[in-house]
Amino acid sequence: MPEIEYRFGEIEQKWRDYWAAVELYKARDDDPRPKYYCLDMFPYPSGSGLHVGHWRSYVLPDAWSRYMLLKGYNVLHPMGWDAFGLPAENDAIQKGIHPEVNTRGNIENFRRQLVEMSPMYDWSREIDTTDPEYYKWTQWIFLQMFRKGLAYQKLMPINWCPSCKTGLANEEVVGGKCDRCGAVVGTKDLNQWMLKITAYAERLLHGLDELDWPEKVKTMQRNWIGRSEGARVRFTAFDTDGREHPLEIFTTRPDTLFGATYMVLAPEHPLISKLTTNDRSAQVHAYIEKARNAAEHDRTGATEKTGQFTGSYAVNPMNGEKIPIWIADYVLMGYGTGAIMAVPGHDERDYAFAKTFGLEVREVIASRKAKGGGFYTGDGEMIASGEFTGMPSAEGRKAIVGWIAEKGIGESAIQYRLRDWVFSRQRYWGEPIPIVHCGACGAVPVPENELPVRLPEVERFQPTGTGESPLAAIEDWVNVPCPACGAAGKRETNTMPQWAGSSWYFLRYTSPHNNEALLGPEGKKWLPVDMYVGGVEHAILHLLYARFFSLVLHDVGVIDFREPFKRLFNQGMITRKGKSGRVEKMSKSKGNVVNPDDLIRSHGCDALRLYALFVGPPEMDAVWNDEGIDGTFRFLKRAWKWVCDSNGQWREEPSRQMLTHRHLLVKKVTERLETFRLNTVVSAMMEFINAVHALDEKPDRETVDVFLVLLSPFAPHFAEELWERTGHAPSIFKQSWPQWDEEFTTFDTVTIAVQINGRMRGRLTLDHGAVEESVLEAARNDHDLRRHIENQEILKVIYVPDKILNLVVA
RNA sequence: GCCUGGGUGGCGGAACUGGCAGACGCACCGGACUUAAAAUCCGGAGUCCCUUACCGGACGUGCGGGUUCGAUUCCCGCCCCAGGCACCA
Repeated sequence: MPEIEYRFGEIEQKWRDYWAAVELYKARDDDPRPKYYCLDMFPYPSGSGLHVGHWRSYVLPDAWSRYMLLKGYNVLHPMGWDAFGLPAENDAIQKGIHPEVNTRGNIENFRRQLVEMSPMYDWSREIDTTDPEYYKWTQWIFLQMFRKGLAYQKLMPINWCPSCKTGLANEEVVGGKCDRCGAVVGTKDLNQWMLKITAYAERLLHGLDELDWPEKVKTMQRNWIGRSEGARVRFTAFDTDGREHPLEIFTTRPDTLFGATYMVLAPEHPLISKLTTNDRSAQVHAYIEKARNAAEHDRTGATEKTGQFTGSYAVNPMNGEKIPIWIADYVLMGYGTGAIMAVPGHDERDYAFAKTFGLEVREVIASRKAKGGGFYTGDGEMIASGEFTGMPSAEGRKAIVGWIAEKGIGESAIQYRLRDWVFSRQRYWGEPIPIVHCGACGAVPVPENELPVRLPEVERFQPTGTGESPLAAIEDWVNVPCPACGAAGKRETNTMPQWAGSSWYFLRYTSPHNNEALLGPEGKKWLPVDMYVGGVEHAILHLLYARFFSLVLHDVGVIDFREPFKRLFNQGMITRKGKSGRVEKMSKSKGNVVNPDDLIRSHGCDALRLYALFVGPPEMDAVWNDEGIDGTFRFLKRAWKWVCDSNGQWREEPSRQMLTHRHLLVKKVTERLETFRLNTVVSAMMEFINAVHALDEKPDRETVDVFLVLLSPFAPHFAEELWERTGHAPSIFKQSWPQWDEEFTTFDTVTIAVQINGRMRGRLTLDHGAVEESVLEAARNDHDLRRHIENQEILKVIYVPDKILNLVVA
């Protein structure tokens, strides 16, 4: 009597051990098959462990990797830990444990939970961004940037989170609040390390064109980079002593230069002190002080316009007119030149400002709207514009740029919204920046052969709150001789942001144990990444930073490609209906997490894997249903019984119907996999089992083999176990993905829908391939259809073979 | 305001290129098996109307139009929801 009960617990443990023992998932550098690199966004190992939302994120790329393996690729599917950074440190402080110890424990727990999912990770390539052997190379990359002038220091007001007690990148400030903790972000003047990502703006923008990424993500990156074409134009400002100063502005609308009726400087603009007249001085200084204290986000988004007149004037180079110079916080020092020409007739913000302060509004582009007030931002015929009057504005833009270039008062210019990247953090748990400050030599790089600069062992790692890193207090670590001159120097005590380690980790998986190079010759064959799977929350920051690092590493000769991720897939989040009925994200803080450990015990890993895919379209958010896993579990039990009941009693030749079901299954599963419709792949499997169950005949051996191979990427233990029980040697993952024959994908009979005047009136079951005449004949003879056709004149017949017959009658 | 997505039964969702709307699954209802329950198996089900019942009919993919023999799918005009950006000159 063969064992026919589906004992998922034993089976899953058995095969997990077996696969590990035979190193099934080891990606070998010398494997002759074509390579395929499928990458998961590696997790930050938090203390709360995995929930079923993580399962969805990792099962999808795992099923895809197994599919590529069966298609004959040499698959690299690695995993590691993004373990530096603020959350890890805050978590450790809260628990009163050293971040290193805490992080190690979290990683252990995460790895244990991930193994229960049975992903085909090659654990021999596991990496950890906090491992000195890893961050040695993060520091090395920083030194390359320093040498190229891409890493530089700047005293600047930075976004300062009073709760995390550190500076933040613009990207980490969301709606004026800290992306991590939600505290309102202020500003602080600190000497910061910056990365000159703006130097790569154009390449980061153009590189997007060739990528097989979701349009949404590409659009978000394009908007973030924010390229604007226009011109820089130098007006002449007169200071309080009557001296001339060039006052440069950037505009995207040089065609409206004749409409400039005043100018506005950002409150931080360096020329303000020279331009402010005595009688205006008190108001201007008060205004600057107010603007200083407000963080940039308070200034953006406000619609009410504020400002002050400096008392000085500038000359518009187009027409020689004298126009007043104002200061206002709606002009940002960080964009363009920090000064604008204001054209209230053709710009919404300038119009609002002009209305508030009673400044002149002048129309220089013809429009219906502007008559009697208002502004018009569209194109049109230029009016009151000197020699350019009568030109269409698009043409006028070019003509005026040509004219100012000839006169030497301006030129065409391209402006980006992207800012340089604030790269230092005043915290302990990050990569030390490998620089020594020397009184004589300045900032001196630590020699490469002295890397890594290790984090010192410390008792106190809490932030100081003074703007200084906790590392500054570790005297014997800080005080070192200058690598250049040998004089007394001090180490840089700021650390790198969490993004540093994650900006290049995908490279290190390909040569994780190479001590000589970041990327060894053995690793190059794997790159670039063929498929990158992760959440859309990384659409801008992580993906932009990783692309930037790749371009830099390309330029210093480490890699020979520019774009690291050829294809990107963003999977949706798992949500849950809350008590109020509202759908909310599944998270520890919301207290709505579903723990996979319980479900593995009650239904098994395979049933959970299947449900994680079946729950909804992969790219969309999906609502978790606690009972949903019962469906995929029942399916597995039915499939189990179908195979075990027939095991050893195979039918010699499959029936035509069985054959059709088999070929249709291969076709459906393959096509839906290729387009990432994983939820419908599972449906197809279920439909197949329902159909063969209804057939009531023993299957042939090949049909069962094909079914098991198709199922194996999704329910690997289940498929492997039945593969063995039906007399094959493991592993099923050494098999090839099955093919289908289009000829066998249609059944002998088809159901044809019949419409009369576009309304569904009945169905006919006929032989596949019936011609129009015989279908019409059958319709005339059909009991239910006859009465709709009798005594009617058939005006038109539309017949789509094997699908539909539509009769137009009168 | 701008840029993306999305809106289909009680619920999650399916529908290739304009061709039977609601596959598959959850929950639900009925039946079989059982002392009983669980498990399993068989069957039912968009809404409404007519009918004792059978048969039948109307409506139906956010709303309003249009194209077409035929529209969840294409076109025009709106509404709502989610995400991103937002004084960027």
